[in-house]
Amino acid sequence: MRIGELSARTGVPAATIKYYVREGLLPGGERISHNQVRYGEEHVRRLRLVRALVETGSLPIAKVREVLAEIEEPDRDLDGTLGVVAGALSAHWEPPQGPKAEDVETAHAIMERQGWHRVNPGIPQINVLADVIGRLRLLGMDDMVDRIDQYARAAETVAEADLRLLFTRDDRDEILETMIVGTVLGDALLSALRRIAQVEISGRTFNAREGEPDGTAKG
Amino acid sequence: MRIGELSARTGVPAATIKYYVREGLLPGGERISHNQVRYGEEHVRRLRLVRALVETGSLPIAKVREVLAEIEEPDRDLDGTLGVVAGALSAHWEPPQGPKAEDVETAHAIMERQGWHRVNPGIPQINVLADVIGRLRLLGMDDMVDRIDQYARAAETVAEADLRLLFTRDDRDEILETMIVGTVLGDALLSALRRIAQVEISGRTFNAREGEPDGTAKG
DNA sequence: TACTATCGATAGTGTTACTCTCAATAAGGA
DNA sequence: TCCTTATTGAGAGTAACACTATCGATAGTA
Repeated sequence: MRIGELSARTGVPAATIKYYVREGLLPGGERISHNQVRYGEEHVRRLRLVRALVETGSLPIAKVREVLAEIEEPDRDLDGTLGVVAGALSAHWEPPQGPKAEDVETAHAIMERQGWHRVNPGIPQINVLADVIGRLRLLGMDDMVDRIDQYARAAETVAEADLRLLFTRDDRDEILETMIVGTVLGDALLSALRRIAQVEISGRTFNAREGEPDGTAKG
Repeated sequence: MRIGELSARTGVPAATIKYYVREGLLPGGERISHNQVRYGEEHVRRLRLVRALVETGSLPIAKVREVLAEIEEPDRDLDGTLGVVAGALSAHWEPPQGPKAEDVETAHAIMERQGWHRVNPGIPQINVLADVIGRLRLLGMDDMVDRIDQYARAAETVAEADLRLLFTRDDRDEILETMIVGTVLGDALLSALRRIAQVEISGRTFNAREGEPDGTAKG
């Protein structure tokens, strides 16, 4: 198909498709002649993946490129790839200053209590964790810091589900795509579900009597 | 204190503080004379809150203003406020087109199976949920859609923890701040913890033998 | 032969979140 | 008192980002 059809099928403007090709998010099509290029189904699929990461996952273009590069990289094992993907996805913001040693220590203590002994204690996610801990403390919410273990347990059950899904795939590229999609769209999914569940539970608690549902948002 | 000290104590440049005041994220200080304004501890605290939302939560300035406006709004009950806060935080992204009816239906079915009967089925989070479902289907990952119930259960246990924390507060402003911080920083926390747990479990699974920990990210 | 579609490259646009500059004061030390 | 630094609000300027528009030269197609 030509660019017009690719655009029509994905809803992405042709100019944007050209931009993605230039930026290396989408492989160029097969060159037919001086000004003709042919695209295939794999371009449709890749384009949908890119749009999911950009629109729903809010990943900057540079991160998308970085993450997708892993798909083209054949000689890395899946465990290592998960590390790279997770790492790339953690820090779309650079910590202004590194977190305080005290907060990093708290983060390590949490991991210790969860029995998470296999992860390299230097991975960038630890800094995100320490950053959040530091900010909670600055805001005087030390009691929330004390409850992070509860969140960690929930995160572990989610991660187990993530990995189980991964094991249902056997093709390498499918595993990688599932990893990327599962991580990025999974975050969006979890935060939406958490907000809905908060409203539900809040409704149950504050309006404990029977009656029509509550939890009205914005009118 | 004057703006220089406020800047020094929070690490936020004075020009940025002025900008936040102009944008209504931070109340102006007490006017002392023509070109002197005095700030207090409440400004330090508010500034830290704003920075947590902007830097760690990646909220756009306009959303921060919207969410903070709820703190100044005295005549709304906590249940309603949670709805507003959750709603404001869901959609820092506008859906390009509305999600397909089929996907919204799937979202409702998930909520039905969770027993989430109290939430208004029209809240914006449903659209986020439906959007993710639609994209998963376009990517051929229907089996992931089938597993959303597992995520929903995890989200519910997290939301229960969120609400329990809220109940330890008695001052209204503290409750609201905890709600905002808990929701926004909680998202960052959960995604970091999920990534760490993924690496941990992946390490356990792929390198099942004993030895030094694995899950190296990027060297 | 018209007319539309396409090519890649480069320039331009709109948004966001700051950051700089200014002249008129005010504060604080020598 | 003098001198240096800090502060005020307002408006202009900036840097990054993600597109989007324009171009002349072709290619496909009624």
